[in-house]
Amino acid sequence: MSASLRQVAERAGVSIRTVSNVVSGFALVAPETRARVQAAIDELQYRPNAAARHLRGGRSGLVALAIPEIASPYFGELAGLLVDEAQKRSWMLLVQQTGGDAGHERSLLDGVRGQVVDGLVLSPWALAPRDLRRRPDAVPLVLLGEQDADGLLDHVAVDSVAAARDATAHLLAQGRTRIAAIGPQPHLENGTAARRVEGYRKALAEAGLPADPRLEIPVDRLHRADGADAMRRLIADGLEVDALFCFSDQLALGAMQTALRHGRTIPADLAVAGFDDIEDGRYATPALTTIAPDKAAIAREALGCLADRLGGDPAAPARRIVIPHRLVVRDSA
Amino acid sequence: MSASLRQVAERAGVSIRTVSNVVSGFALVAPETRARVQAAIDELQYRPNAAARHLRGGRSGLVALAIPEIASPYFGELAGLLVDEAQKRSWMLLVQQTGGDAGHERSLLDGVRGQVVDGLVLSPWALAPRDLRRRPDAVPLVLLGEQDADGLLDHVAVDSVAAARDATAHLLAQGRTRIAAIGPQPHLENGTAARRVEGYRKALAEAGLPADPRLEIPVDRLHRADGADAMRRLIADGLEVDALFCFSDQLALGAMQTALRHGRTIPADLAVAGFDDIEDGRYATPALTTIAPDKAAIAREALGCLADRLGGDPAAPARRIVIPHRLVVRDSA
DNA sequence: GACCACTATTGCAACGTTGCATGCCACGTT
DNA sequence: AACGTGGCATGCAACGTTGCAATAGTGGTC
Repeated sequence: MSASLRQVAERAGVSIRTVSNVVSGFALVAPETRARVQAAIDELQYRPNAAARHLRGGRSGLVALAIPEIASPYFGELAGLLVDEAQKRSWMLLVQQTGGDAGHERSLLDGVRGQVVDGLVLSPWALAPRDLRRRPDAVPLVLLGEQDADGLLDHVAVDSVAAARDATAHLLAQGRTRIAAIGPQPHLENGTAARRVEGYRKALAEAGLPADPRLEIPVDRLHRADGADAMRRLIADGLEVDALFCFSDQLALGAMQTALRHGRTIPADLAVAGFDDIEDGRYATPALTTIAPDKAAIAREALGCLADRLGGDPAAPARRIVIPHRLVVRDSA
Repeated sequence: MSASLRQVAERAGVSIRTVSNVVSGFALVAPETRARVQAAIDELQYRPNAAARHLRGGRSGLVALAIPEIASPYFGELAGLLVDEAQKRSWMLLVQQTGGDAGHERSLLDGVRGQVVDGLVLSPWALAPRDLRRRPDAVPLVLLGEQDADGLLDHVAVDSVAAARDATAHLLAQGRTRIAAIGPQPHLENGTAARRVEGYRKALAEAGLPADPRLEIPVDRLHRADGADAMRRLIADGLEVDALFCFSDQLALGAMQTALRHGRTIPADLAVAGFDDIEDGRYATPALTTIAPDKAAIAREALGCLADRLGGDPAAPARRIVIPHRLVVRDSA
């Protein structure tokens, strides 16, 4: 095992407490003593024991990130930014996958928290805000994505209504009139998809176009396969559309593949806009027009929230942080 | 804070030790006592304190994964599998990003290890095996990717020579003769790229074709942008090729986009094969032919290695685990 | 009735750290 | 010479857990 304060102290001929003072940096230590202790530390390659510090101080320096799926590009990119941001704050990031399962999400709330990590960043999928509420004396929690929990829990998200409206308005501005929305998720409590539907309809209404419910194609998840599937249904149903607004880039990429295979030309026959601005979209053919949330800001703000709770008043009123987004126009629309 | 053993003990009217026995599951505890203690545990919502257990037992239940970049699809998919596999073993996964920086990789070896995690899974990028060797009494380490460290460190990887040979042979079998290899990295010590070059040349030699050094296009990293860049250079240099073997799917996707933009048809004009079998490749247009490493096996074996070290002899001879791969033929070649 | 075997429960100590309070010393002041 | 002051250094205790060894209680056997 690694050397402990005691061994360093013996070697340097001082007390444990003095070594601790040297390690901590401050406190009054005579320069000569400090040098001697430092020498012992170097020789023994002393490293503070994280477990002891955690036990003593109640802080582990760990933060958990719980997302449905790391392999999903959007969450992968976000996780990467969170890891970097955590490092800046001398935290380490523990990654958990919920698989979008409600039970799993709930058990994470009870389990991971309180005993290992100092805080939790959760991107809920299946859990409604009311399930998240009951947390007696647990560690700070920040939610990613819009939640109907204003005032109850900190959360960080783009304005999905506005973003969806922007994307749809862009398609309308290209002269498209039959715009399908791929991505509603009526089976989930999660409010994000509902908000994007709302923004989509809003843009149509503003353009004086009627909303055709048949053009709102629900999906099970937000993967490429779901997008491909939705596009197949659209084609099979004989619904003619000249544009797609997909609630995620992955859906868009899946839908594009199917459309291309069925002989559609993009964007001539079919304009496509996505949501998330994942890297794949930039290199797809054609390159995907999309809504780009400021992911770095999400990471920064989420950890900032945790830091504030940890450093300040844990019972301060919950914050709702809105992250900027922008429309990135590429080749697909 | 959460309840401790002491408080449960007081409530149940037994000693701390007895509560500990109940929590641990075994040891001799009278059914009646056990029930009483269990009731107290439930009432107080007792959760074992991870820090204390770690301090006492020396095991944190945490394993670190250090990879160049989570946002990269290959590593994202791998990380997801490792998280799941870790969960099966009741570990939690701490994710670190090295950014492919040697200093960062080195500091992870010294820092993360020994004090917080029980083991480390490292995918080295810039570090040569000799840098990894000096680790006095550190936690178990498993390397991902082939390393010239046989006998020194555990590592888990596909047989890159064979895999690259398979991919190239497939292109040859399609009648291609001018096959470029995109992905050599002469500036790195990392042996993976060198092995893939070796497999590529081997296949050419077996087909009786000469190796043209101008067709081996070096790249800085393995991103889409690097692939796109390599393809641009190939075109700018006026080198006519009828196939590409790219050392990663990302390189392949980047190269494909550039080729398509320059009017090439895939696979008619240009057959493309990648490496990694990331999901993007399956949904690219055309869908990407690639080498698919058994990523689940990588995750399983890597953690298995750690488990063996932790459970058995830490000084057992190092193992070299070869992961199966297969060629997945899709539309691009 | 003394001894043993066995079950059930307990006390002590230690893991490595840090907050708090105290001790010690030298120096300058009264 | 006695006293206060400030700079350094230290001892004790506690965070919550578990390994070890010991204790107390019960029933059976010779």
